[in-house]
Amino acid sequence: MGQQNRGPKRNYKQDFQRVVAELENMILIGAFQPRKRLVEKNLSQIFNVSRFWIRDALKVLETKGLVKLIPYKGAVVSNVSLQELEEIFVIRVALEKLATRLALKNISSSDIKILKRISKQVEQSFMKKDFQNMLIANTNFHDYIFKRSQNQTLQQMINGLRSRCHIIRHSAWSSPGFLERSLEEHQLYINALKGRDLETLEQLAEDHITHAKTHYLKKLANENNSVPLVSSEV
Amino acid sequence: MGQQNRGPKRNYKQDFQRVVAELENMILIGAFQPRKRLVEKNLSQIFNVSRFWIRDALKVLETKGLVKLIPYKGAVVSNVSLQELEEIFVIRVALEKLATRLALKNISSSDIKILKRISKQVEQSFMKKDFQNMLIANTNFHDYIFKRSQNQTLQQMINGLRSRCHIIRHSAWSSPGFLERSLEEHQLYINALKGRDLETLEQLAEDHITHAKTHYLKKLANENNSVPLVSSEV
DNA sequence: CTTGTGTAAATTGTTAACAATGTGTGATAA
DNA sequence: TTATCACACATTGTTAACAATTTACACAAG
Repeated sequence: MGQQNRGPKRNYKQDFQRVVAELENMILIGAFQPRKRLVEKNLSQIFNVSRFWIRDALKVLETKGLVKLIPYKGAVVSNVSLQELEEIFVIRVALEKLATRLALKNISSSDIKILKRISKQVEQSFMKKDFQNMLIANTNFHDYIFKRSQNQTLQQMINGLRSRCHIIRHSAWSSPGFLERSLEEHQLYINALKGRDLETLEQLAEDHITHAKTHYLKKLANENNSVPLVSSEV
Repeated sequence: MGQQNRGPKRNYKQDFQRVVAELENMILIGAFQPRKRLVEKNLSQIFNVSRFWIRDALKVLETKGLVKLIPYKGAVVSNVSLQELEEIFVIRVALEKLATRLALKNISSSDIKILKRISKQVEQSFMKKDFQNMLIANTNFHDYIFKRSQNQTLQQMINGLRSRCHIIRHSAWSSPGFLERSLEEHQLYINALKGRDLETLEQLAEDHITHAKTHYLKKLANENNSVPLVSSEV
């Protein structure tokens, strides 16, 4: 149907999504501090695309809740309030429990093998002190379980909420004992999956999140003593 | 600080949000059929704003999952697939159960009075056959409970998922016996809240959604016999 | 030294023109 | 008649110029 390859037909959409993803990633890894202004001109130079695309990307990230757009002032990385953080954690517990429960129905012994392999990667990265890769592998571990829920919408929502808690990740991961605990957790997950022990799995999902929260709050309390941490007004 | 009222300072943001909300509402009430193209020029005339704003509004609705943007073809109202619908319903059950559970902690006797009043409005609208207002009042009833969860993020997510199921609402509401059942449901809710009966409340939340789903699927099956209902390709 | 004020620069918001692509229509030929 | 192709038109995507607003800074007054 006249749909033949008769031109370049640039893949705008794909390029654009790449920009959004990269920008999102930069925010997630903390390249931009919360409350720091994101100047469109700078971003367009960094990503080598027009301001037009940057503006659109920022709009997307705004509806995702990662940045806040203030008229004539620009975009700032959203500084999730304590209140909001608490709210998100409660929801994450519910959704990750759900995902785990659904996954349990679909998980096979070959899946468990894969999880063991990923878990081993986490361990090796830890021993090599390669924390960058450890974080990636750790994320993969949990993602793999959620993927087995066979509910793509659920996965996306979990990822969305996780993104919104970006400020936590660094705090938690730099907290003493946190990494060691992750390793243990994976073993418990694998054992519970083997034994098809739903109750333990749900408890693990809850503990996993609660633990991250606790570490973050502890960290925050410390910082709070030195820096007043102004709430994000305007 | 130099922030005094020294000019018109148009409220762009507010105007824009209004456009998004109105467009979203038009999709929700079914003014645009799924798979129908939304032509930017037409929309800009309808809303009396520039194409620029329409494009932005469509982008927002895309990330909300209400429309699908296809390069050089434009926006179409997203036709949620059966698969996606099932996925959303599973999540809604979990989230609405959670909201109900949280609400139970905060609900006072004065809240129950308000709920009774809303319930009466639903009943009166039903008797007057004013189904437009009945839908509004019914939505208010459930929203009021969710609001008492004191978790704004949760509320927003529930609303977002509800929006994505827009095609259901008409089906379910025009289904015979559905309205009557809603009335009974409200009484059961009120009684369970009074008695602080968590188990019943969670069951009600689950039934509420499952019931809507069942009605929709039945309706869909009927239509499916006459119209093939092409899955939304591209 | 501090404080306020006005102006210039920087930044964001909007528009209109233009480029790229999709869609439909009618002529032409088998 | 039907299929095919070229062409015009409709629609979407992008850009660059311009308008609105904020921010920075110099400068004067107290």
